Amino acid sequence: MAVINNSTFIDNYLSYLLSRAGHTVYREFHAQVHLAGLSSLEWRVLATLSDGDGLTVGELAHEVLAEQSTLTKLVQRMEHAGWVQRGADESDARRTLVFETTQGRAVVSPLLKAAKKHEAKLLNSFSLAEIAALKKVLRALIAQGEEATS
Amino acid sequence: MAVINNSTFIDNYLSYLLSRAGHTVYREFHAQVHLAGLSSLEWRVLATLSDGDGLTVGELAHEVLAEQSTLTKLVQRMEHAGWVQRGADESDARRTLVFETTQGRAVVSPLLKAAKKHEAKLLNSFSLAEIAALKKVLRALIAQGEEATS
DNA sequence: GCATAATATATGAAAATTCATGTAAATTCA
DNA sequence: TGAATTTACATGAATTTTCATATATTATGC
Repeated sequence: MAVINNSTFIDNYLSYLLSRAGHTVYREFHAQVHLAGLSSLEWRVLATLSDGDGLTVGELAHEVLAEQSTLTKLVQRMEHAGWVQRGADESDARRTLVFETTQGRAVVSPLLKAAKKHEAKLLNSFSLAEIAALKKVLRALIAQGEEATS
Repeated sequence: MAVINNSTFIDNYLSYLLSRAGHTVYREFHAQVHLAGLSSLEWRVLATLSDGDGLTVGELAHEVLAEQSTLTKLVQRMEHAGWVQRGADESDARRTLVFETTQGRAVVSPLLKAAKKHEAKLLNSFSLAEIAALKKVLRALIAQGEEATS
């Protein structure tokens, strides 16, 4: 079984460590997402919209770390499934706004609860200070990266 | 422009923060990978093999955070491209071992240097202690997750 | 106000990924 | 040992994603 080995490049490379940590942590939760009938990206979309919908397709793509054309098509499929609804933006006819339907909320709601539970379990071997420090650094890295790419 | 907003669920959810940080950090580097003619997954494969090759398809899939069948096909394409070579495992005929070719090393070598440089730049606003603490927590999360999934 | 540029999404074709399953080899254990 | 199980990889069909580009709308500069 190949495991983390910090004497080598890749396992010490921040970009990889972050992705791997995200992936590993998510993998434990994925089974629940899958059981709910959602793909990983669909889960992210619905979780994001639960925090406030009416995002444009482009904003949503950015939030869920996907390409615009991927989202255009995913949103269309999700609209057929009844989880989201698309609407026009009165002030800019180029935009398509995405809203979560009642049905979408119903699907994602138990997952949001489960996600909170999963995170709590995951972090219970860390101190509050460690968790706060971790999240702070992650946010700083994200902010720095967003700035660099804009 | 939608930005991190820590009053909501998703932007405070560790799994998402990790993935987003990984994604954001990588995005800055992606242009260089693309210029070298590699996809993101190909870059990960070659970077991983540079740290020691002769991994099985399954081990490699695990290391690069991809599915086995994705790797089977990717390795075949990369073999055609001349970047890797597949070989048999004498002690277990089910396995396919993957090796990096000289050509593969030549392609990835400048990227490895660039990645180190990118990481240094990325981290230069953080203290050594912060960086060490971050990597330590990431490794702990990964180890914990690997254990849970095994 | 009009031409030009920029922005936002959609779309078609090509490529990559996934899912389910097939095949073959190794392991288990009765 | 040998039947049953598990493991490792490969494969075909279906799905999803990506790339390049089209279309429509808005913003900008003259």
